[in-house]
Amino acid sequence: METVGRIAGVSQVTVSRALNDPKKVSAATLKRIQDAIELTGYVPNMVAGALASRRSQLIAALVPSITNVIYSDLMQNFIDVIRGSGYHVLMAETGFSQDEEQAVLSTMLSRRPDGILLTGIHHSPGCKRMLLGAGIPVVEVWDMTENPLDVCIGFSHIKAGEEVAKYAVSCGYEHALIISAGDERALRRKNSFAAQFDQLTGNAPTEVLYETGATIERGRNGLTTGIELGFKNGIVMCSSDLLAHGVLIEAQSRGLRVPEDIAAIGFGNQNFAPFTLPALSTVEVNRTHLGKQAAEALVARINNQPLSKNSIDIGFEIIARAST
Amino acid sequence: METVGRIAGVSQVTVSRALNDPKKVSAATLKRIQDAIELTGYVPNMVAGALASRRSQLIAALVPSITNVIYSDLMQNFIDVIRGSGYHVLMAETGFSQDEEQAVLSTMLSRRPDGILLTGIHHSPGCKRMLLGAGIPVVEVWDMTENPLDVCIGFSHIKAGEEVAKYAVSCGYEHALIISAGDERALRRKNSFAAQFDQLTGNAPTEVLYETGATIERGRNGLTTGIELGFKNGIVMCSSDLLAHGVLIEAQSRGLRVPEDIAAIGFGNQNFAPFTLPALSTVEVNRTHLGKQAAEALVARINNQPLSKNSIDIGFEIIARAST
DNA sequence: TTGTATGCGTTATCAT
DNA sequence: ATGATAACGCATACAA
Repeated sequence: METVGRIAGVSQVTVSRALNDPKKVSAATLKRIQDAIELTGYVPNMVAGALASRRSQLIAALVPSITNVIYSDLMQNFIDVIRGSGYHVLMAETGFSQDEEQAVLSTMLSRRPDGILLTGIHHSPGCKRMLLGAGIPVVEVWDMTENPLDVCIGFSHIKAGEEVAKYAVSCGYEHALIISAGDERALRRKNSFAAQFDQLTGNAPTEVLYETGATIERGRNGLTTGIELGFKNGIVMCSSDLLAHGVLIEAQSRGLRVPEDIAAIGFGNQNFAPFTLPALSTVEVNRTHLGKQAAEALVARINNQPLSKNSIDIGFEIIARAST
Repeated sequence: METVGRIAGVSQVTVSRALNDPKKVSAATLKRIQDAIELTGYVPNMVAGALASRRSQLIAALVPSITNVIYSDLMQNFIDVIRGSGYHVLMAETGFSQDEEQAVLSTMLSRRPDGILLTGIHHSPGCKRMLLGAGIPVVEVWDMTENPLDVCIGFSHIKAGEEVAKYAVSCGYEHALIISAGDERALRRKNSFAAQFDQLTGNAPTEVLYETGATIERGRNGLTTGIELGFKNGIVMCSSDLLAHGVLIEAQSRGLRVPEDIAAIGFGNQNFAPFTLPALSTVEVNRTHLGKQAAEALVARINNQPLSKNSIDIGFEIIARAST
């Protein structure tokens, strides 16, 4: 800035102004400064800027997995909006582990982010303490609580499980097989589905659980295991569309008719869901909307603008297609 | 640090040493400093550290799409290794556009990253100029050139297309349908496949192109369009496993036998490929290896360690499964 | 509209 | 082994 200023015949401060608040600089000097910037190839140093202004223009975003479309889709929309407000995103993976989340958060806070996006509402005590100490806005997404750390935007996994159970029963299914990934939120959906389905039909669902993530492979294996465990017909409730897709494939491989012999319902409404054979019934959560709204809420909080509510339930929708 | 030092009975400088180079501090004072840090809840400020040391411990990573598993998988492994070396990753999406890449790079350079990961080898002149000006290590991945900006790790898309064509012909297919996404690398594979297939069989492939990304939906529609264009039997060469999966589904929907009536081969060897019906033939690129190696190369370059070669071809492998 | 002085929280250099 | 001092490149308060 010093150099640019010298060439433009102004002080370093005026260059700073020209960059951050051009209205405060006369048109003539602004032009000279821009020419000087062009000439020198000056690149602003946000590190120094952040130190001086105490605003890093950085958002830390912690997601369980970046390869899972559910979350990367959410992040894509989040980043899109947040970039528009001049922020960069420091993204990290927590692998569904609170310890990992705490470890990652700890190093991220050294970057002095202006705001934080967390996935889920369950965090370690150490996490909460650090967040409190940092004193910056926090948005928790993809779950719902009345007592967020700061702001929460998402939906109730318990309700989702229940509604799927009610839907399944309304379709006339009297038996159910659950194939679920092992993360805490998937298990909460599973449990509320099982409880509700049992209550309505008197039949407790058969369960096949996988410790780690959902894949088509596990959907196929899950159906196989379920059948070995005695599941004959009814609905297969999957914690993810990928598992459900695997179920459809395995059913076809076994010559089972869908939905006559077995039905399947997934979760997530991934973009392939309408195009499987048969088309996959699922639960839709508007990830585009969620990502954008989370970004807007975070920016609002950073700017001390008031939010109407600290907990925003964006809900979900059961999409009935041919697989049920 | 000032506060921590006062409590520990040392100067601010000694606290800095205790954190960055503990060996230089006596065991006794180190202990007192650690206690003081614990007591105060001190969190280091990497913004200030970066300004003073001129090392941001930040890596900028530009990928075409974060929702595409091909790239997010690559990034996952990259980040994993790079984190182990004490770096944070600033990731951004470029959407397969050189203009977008330049715009993103321009704002990223303000963060003074210590290194940069780029996807692909084709960049705008402005991009190259900025990179040159920044004077930091650059690793280009997912493609191959003898003249990288700095370091290049990947494979040849032209070779990949050619090898797929040779493989297809070796299987006995005499006609081909190409379904491809519109990004530059996919088109390069498509073109070399088409040229090679034509040369070997005398039959130019039918082509269906989509401007944007690959989805199962487009795979289904692509086969439909291809059939309308006159494709009857032979092999369907897809620029992505997702497209190929869509082809399998559409074939099944039409009662076409795979691979007897039509065969299909994808690209990427995504984790579902072995579990489709029939299992999908595809081209595998070891993304885990690529991500890790890119991270290691970048760290080595940052530390001025020599690399044996500036262009590393990790190759690819045609995985023959039941769909061909 | 522009400039001067000061400080942001570290690391690096040099001295002790 | 430890400390004093000077950058690092910018933004802010205040003055002109």
